[in-house]
Amino acid sequence: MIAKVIVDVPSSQTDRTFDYEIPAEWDGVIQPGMRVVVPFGPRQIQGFVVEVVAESSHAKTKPIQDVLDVLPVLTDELLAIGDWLAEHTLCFKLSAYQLMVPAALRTKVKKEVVLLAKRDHLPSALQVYFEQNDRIEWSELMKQDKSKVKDVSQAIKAGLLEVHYQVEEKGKTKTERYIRLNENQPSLEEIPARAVKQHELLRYVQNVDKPISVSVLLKDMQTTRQTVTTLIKKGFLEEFEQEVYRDPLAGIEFARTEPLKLTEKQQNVISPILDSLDQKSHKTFLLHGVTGSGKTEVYLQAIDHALKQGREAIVLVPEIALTPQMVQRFKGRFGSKVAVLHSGLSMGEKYDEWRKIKRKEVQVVVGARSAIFAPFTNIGIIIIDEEHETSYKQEENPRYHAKDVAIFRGEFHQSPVILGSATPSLESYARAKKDVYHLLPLTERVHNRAMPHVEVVDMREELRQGNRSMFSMTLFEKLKDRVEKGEQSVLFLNRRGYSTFVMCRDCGYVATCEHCDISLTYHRSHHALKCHYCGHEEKMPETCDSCGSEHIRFFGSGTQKVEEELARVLPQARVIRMDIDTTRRKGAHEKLLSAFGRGEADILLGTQMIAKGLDFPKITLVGVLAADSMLHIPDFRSAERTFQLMEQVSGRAGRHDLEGEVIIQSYTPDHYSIELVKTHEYEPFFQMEMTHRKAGLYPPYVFMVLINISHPEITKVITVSEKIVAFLKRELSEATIVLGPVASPLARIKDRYRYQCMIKYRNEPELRQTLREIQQHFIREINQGQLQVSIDLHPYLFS
DNA sequence: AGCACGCCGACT
DNA sequence: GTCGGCGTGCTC
Repeated sequence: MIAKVIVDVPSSQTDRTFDYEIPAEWDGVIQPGMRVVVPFGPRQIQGFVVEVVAESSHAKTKPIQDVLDVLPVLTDELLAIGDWLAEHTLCFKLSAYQLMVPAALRTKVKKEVVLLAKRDHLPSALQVYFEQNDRIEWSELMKQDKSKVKDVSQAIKAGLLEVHYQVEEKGKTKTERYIRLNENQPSLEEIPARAVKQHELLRYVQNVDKPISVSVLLKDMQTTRQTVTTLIKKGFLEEFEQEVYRDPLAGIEFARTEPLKLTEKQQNVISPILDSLDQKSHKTFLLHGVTGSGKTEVYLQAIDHALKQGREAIVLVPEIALTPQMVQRFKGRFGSKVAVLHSGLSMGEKYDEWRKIKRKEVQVVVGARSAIFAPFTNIGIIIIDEEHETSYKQEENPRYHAKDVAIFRGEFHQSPVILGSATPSLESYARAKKDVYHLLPLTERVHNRAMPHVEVVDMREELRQGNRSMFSMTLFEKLKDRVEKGEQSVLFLNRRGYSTFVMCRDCGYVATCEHCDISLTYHRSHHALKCHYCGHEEKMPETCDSCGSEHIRFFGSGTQKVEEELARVLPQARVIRMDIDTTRRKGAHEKLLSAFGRGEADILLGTQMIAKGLDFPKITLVGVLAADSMLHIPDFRSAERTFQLMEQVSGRAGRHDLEGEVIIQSYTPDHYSIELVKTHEYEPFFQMEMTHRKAGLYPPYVFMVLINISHPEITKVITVSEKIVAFLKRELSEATIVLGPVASPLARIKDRYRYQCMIKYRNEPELRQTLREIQQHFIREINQGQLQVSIDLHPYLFS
């Protein structure tokens, strides 16, 4: 038998299957989706079996060297998704498969030089390396001095040395030492009466009557390793190794919750979903529910229905919203049936969660984008919460969108896919209007709670009145009022496109990164300037680099600056600040939020990360410091993002008995994306935005492709870009628009110049083929180093 | 991605 | 004459 294998070499030349002979002893064992070790040229590498066939069209086939899995890591469904992704995002098949396998299973190949003859037969220069051992790692041998290559290759030819390749997995399963009672218990007289600890410990183990981890046992019994060892020696206990899961949520108790009685509106929304589940038919639903309308309870009950059918559920949440509060709702309802996957887990923890899914020990996965590849085999329902979030699109290769994968899997398993949002993406809402998706409106908050009252403050007017502070009079008064009443407030500062840069007040010079065309950000903690793109750091200048003036200051508002200002104007307020700096440490995020939940602060001040999912009863005021900071980013979705964010942030207020109020500060209060937040009505915003999209020919009226070209030499970038544009204009149909080439909004990153061009099309059957040809055409220049051409179908970021 | 093969310049 | 620089092409 022959196995068709995708080898672990990410390059376009190897982006196809290679045929290998299946040795007789593995006949019937090797299946598609398994990882194998195969000889490839002079070395050995890992590969994925994608097909098993009777014979090869290839003349000589080498045998498979080793099998790495007992069961396939990729199901047939996942293999199919991989192929589909490779085609639709123009990535290598290998890269697509690697998305679906936990990083711990990825292998590295260790290259070793093994001594075959006696050491003294070697040239004296090499003998020193084999004093302790008869083998040495290649990289170790080549350290510092590459001139040894010749000596080594001669020794190999002479049969003194040999090169070995060792395929090793990166991650390991974790084991712990466990104790259990020995089958034949010796007489208790073996333990002297005065050995109290030994008697206690033995009695304890007898009572528990199942294996106990040694470390837990020692802690519980307040004793030392010595006691256990003695009991083992005397034959009362035996010790063994057992595989354990690294549980990131170990020790956290989740209070069980029972299904709530659904309101009539919730009932209307859930019944088509349950119908779809009962009929085992695929449908994509767009659940448009305002903030606080009880979407999560609908999710929970729909999942419960699927579980009762013996099927599984995947829930996607934006990374930033994957807070303990969110996890708690799922753990509370489904307990140990839930696995959680997010980027905060270590490689080992991710691997363990993945194995729980694979072994069917859990039926629900809650996770960020990549959780869509959970290796379930009987999916009943897929939920994407906050479906408009851009984090569902991966911004590096493979540039896939989790929504597309979800719908693929929904069709495969004939199960419903639910896209939930208070502010759907224009694309999704437009599809719902055209009945491609089924719209499920949930327009009222539970218990008929009012939507928060929104007031937009014109900051230009404030300035005219002589208020130069970052708080308008209104916001300041209301904050003060809440602090006095003992109610809580949330202050939201949008850092996107509004960072703290350093400028000279005399000449206007702005400190920029020497490798990237972007201004440096001031970091108070180090009193240093940092580039957010390449990490370059330099110390804060004392004088202006350009004119020597001492009047060089940082501008813009960081959360730190807001915090200082708050301390000055409202010294009685207790403030918790949440941003990247204060939440970097593991668990810091939860700590700060639970402190706020216990009422240990009056004001929660933060960036994007506090916009979503927060649900605290005492929040009655939400303040947005600069609503329009995002509006001026050169991106056709900036108005949509502004509206979504404002609506999202507003939703944090008045979710319980106390009414909520929102103050939005803006320099462009009349812009529809800000103005329409006042009424919390999505539909008018949608209509307005659609007219803009239509006029500018943007999605959802067209599809887009963004091609980014970068190279250290600007002339090279320009010639390549122009060639690409000319080729596209020639190949693509008349109706298609090819824009550019132009310099990217970030014209230089890490010393590489960047140009881009854009394609807008409605119907272009040969599109992917044409784009492949571009990749193929520049392959040589890409391979030998400097040129990069990235192609993004349906882009979400334009930098 | 590696690695071998192969074709030109500067050296014992 | 050879050693070794790296451009080109292949890996079942």
